[in-house]
Amino acid sequence: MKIAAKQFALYGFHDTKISAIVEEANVTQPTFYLYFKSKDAIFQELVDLFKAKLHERVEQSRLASGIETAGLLQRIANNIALIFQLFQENEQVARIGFFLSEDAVEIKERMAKQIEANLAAEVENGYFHADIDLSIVASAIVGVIGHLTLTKLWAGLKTPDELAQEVTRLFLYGLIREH
Amino acid sequence: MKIAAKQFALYGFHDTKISAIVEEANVTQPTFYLYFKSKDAIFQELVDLFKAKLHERVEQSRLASGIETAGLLQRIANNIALIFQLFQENEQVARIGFFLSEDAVEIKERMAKQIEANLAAEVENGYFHADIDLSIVASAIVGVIGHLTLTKLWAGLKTPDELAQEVTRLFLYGLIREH
Amino acid sequence: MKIAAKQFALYGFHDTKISAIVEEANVTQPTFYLYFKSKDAIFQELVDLFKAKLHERVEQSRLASGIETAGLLQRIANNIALIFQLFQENEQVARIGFFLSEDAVEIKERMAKQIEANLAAEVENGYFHADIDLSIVASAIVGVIGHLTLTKLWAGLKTPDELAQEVTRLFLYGLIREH
Amino acid sequence: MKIAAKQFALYGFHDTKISAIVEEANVTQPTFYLYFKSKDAIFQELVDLFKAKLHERVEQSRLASGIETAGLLQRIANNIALIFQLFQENEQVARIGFFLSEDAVEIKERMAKQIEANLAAEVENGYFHADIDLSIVASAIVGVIGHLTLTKLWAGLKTPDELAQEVTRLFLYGLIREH
DNA sequence: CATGAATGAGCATTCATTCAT
DNA sequence: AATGAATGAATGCTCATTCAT
Repeated sequence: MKIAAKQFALYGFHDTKISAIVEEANVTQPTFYLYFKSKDAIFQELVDLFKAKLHERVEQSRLASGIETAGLLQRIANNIALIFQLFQENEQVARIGFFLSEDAVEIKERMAKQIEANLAAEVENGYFHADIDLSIVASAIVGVIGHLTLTKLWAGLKTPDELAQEVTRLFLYGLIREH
Repeated sequence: MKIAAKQFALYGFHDTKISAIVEEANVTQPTFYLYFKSKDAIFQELVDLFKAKLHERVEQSRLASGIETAGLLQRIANNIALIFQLFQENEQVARIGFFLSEDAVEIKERMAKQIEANLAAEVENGYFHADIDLSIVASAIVGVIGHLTLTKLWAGLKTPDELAQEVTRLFLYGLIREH
Repeated sequence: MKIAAKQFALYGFHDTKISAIVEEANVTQPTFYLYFKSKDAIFQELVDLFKAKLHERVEQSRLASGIETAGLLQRIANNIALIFQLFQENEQVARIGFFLSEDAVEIKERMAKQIEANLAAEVENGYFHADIDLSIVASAIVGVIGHLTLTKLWAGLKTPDELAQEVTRLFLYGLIREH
Repeated sequence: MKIAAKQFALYGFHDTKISAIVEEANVTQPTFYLYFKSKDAIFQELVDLFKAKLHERVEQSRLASGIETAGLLQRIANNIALIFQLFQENEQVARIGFFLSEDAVEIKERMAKQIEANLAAEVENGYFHADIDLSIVASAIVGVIGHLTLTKLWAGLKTPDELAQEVTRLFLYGLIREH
């Protein structure tokens, strides 16, 4: 699965060949089919693996919100950092689940829903504006995390913490100078 | 090309067959090769088409910034709306260029660069914080536009103007209540 | 036809494309079919052209034998030179008829027959051995002329006269030193 | 490979179809590609096979010259017979390598070179004329062997020994009656 | 548990040739 | 006399998948 993940992440689904996977794994093609029902099946298995990891991680970050460990910004930044860390530690499988797979949309939607619930809690707490469409905000956050992962995190330009800090500041206070 | 765009957008590159394109176009396969060098070539042609349209549109929205037509928010929102409109009017080709193609990363990077230049101008004008990483903000905006296009615009849940309004508000003022 | 001959000689039958011929001729494909029934037809026309030229030339050289212009060797050498000259002056069409076409075998056989008749006359005259298989000698001469044309004449290494001289000497007197 | 050789020899490269080869071999097309990289590859393999066989055989006949087993004519005739035998025993592959392939010219040139070396030895020994262009003689011999193979040997009109005998006599003593 | 050997099904591409104008 | 536009008919090749061992 590690080898398959690597190849899928590198070449995409169609351009990854079973023959190449088994070659790198030093087994034969029938052996592959001993462990996986089909090419689609192993791909799906990788997608599900990431899906589960992501869900758990986002949930974990969601719950952490309750605990008032630090200031609002730091608290949220910590939660977002957790997510960037997941992407960093699972680059290949994340690429597959979050960008390559056909389930990506659904996975992102689920992630958005979790984030939206979190935002709702903050609104409840009175920290956030009440007149903002949280569904859009959540979707925006997902989009931002995804794209920054691709362009900054995996490019080695930023660390998860840096990204989390910047994103949080941006989403909390916006670009406008205090006036 | 319209038919090809439709099929590529619907099924992706590999699962789009020349035979299906020509069938829908009511011509034979050799006729296809009369007008396009290869399957890759027509795909690339579509990608380049979108790439050009996007570049022009973002440039256009960038230059519009100079003219002080309305308040800051409205001015920026108008510019962003232009981009969402492009995505709405060219859904198929946008899907190909922005999400399916291998050039997508590069296309997004170029878009980010244009946006970053715009942001830099606002910083210059004194409207925006000076201590923020504009490269990250630009990348974030690209990510947000892309993902909202996918989940809200193309899903028919929001109009370009609504999305532009919300995104602009979010990026300018953030989530935090006035404090 | 000149252009076609050039291309056939250069690339062979299959690798010569009608599209390439008409392109070089600055006409369109239908125009080609206005003058030639098919690809095979124009090829055959070229083959027949060479076939006729060759037959006439060999015949001419055959008849020249009767006239006692010079010594035996010189007389024969002159005749053979005539043939090499034909090959030199009609390289492309010769390549097609003598080496590329499916009629080549037949063309060579006819040439051999003509030569054999000539040899028979010399035997009659008492110049040549009577106990030699003329059919083999004739076939050998055809083989030699063909191969020397390819390797020496068309390579620019020898002139028709030089080749004719050498071939004649070889066939008349052989390799053995006078003893 | 035997089946492929047969078909290539019969129909030529272009008119031989992989589908026909595999059909006669009672396997499917993918099976073909299990053993051969491409149509070109198997053809080249056959060419190389013949090339090697021919080179070895001619070399063998070349070295046999050293041993003074019989009279000059018989010795040389034996060597040439070896070559005709090779052509007889490997008709298909010989047709491919010696007449059909694009390497044919090169193969014949190499053969000529070997023969030329042999002739040079005979000149050294004082058996042959010293004032003859051996390169032309060698090329002539190659041409003769090739063409007689085609017209007499493969036509079933002559045996290798007969051909060798006649060719040798012709090349050694020529056509002229003792004078 | 593993594999050598094979295949079904498909797909992009090419090229000689023709029809309507 | 000429052509723009098209096509029928192939053909080489690939790849996920399986059977017998």
